[in-house]
Amino acid sequence: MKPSAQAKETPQSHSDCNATPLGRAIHLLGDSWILLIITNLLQGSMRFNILRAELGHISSKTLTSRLKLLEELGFVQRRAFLEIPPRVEYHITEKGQELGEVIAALEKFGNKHLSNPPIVESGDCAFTSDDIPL
Amino acid sequence: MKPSAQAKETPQSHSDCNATPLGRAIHLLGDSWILLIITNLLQGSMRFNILRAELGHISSKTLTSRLKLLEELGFVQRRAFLEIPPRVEYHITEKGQELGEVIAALEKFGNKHLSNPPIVESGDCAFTSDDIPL
DNA sequence: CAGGATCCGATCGGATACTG
DNA sequence: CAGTATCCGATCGGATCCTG
Repeated sequence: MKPSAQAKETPQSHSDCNATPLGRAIHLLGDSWILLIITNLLQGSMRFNILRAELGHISSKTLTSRLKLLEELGFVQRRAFLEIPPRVEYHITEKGQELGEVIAALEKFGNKHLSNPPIVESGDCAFTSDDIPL
Repeated sequence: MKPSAQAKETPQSHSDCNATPLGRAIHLLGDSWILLIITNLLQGSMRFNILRAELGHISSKTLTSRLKLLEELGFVQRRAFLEIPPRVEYHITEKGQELGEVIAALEKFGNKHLSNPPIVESGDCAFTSDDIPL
């Protein structure tokens, strides 16, 4: 049959909505913004615009969506103060802090193998010779 | 046509000034395919099409570009056997194996916080928050 | 100030066809 | 079998405008 029907909720999940926890983790962390946001929040709660500034140039749209996702997942908590002007602080939760371990692993790895020039354009260890394994 | 001035297909989205190793790591790992490929290769070398099958439905184009990047970074080694039909095996390098630690952290995290039934809701693969905020 | 709604361009990524 | 080139649609994300 031809699934021409528009899948309303069948998104861009190229790598099938992995049924495994690792798969989901990979999918979640497979987003630079998520990691960046967590990294920043790990250093302390901050307001929307501050966080936005920290992240460089991220549109409010993007930041909002990521924050919303993280909030739904319970990794970040949103605290809105009903006052004027509005104040909203985002802070990491216990669960979220555990992402710190992943970040740490990432950092460790980065320091070890990605400290030098990220310039990797052509021919590195590329040998297309007849090299026989074992 | 003159495809000599072809743009690099380095998975780069936003131009976050990746001056830091962590930034670069985040950027690198901020790609689901990269993580997925490494995860698979960590379990043993495999041939192009096998790997492709393992990954589900990834186009040769995409797989090739990721593999190329990983090779340039020295995380994966490509071994081509000059024979017919062609045989190419990809296997992880020492450096690449260290990504295993990141994967492990990810897996640990996933098992701890993302192992429950997924509920389809927001856009992509859905995640469940076993701990719903407020 | 926080963030929702739109418009729209840049990019990604899959399908297909072709080569060695 | 491995990989490349091209076409093109789906998605992302930034810019902008607007509201509470």
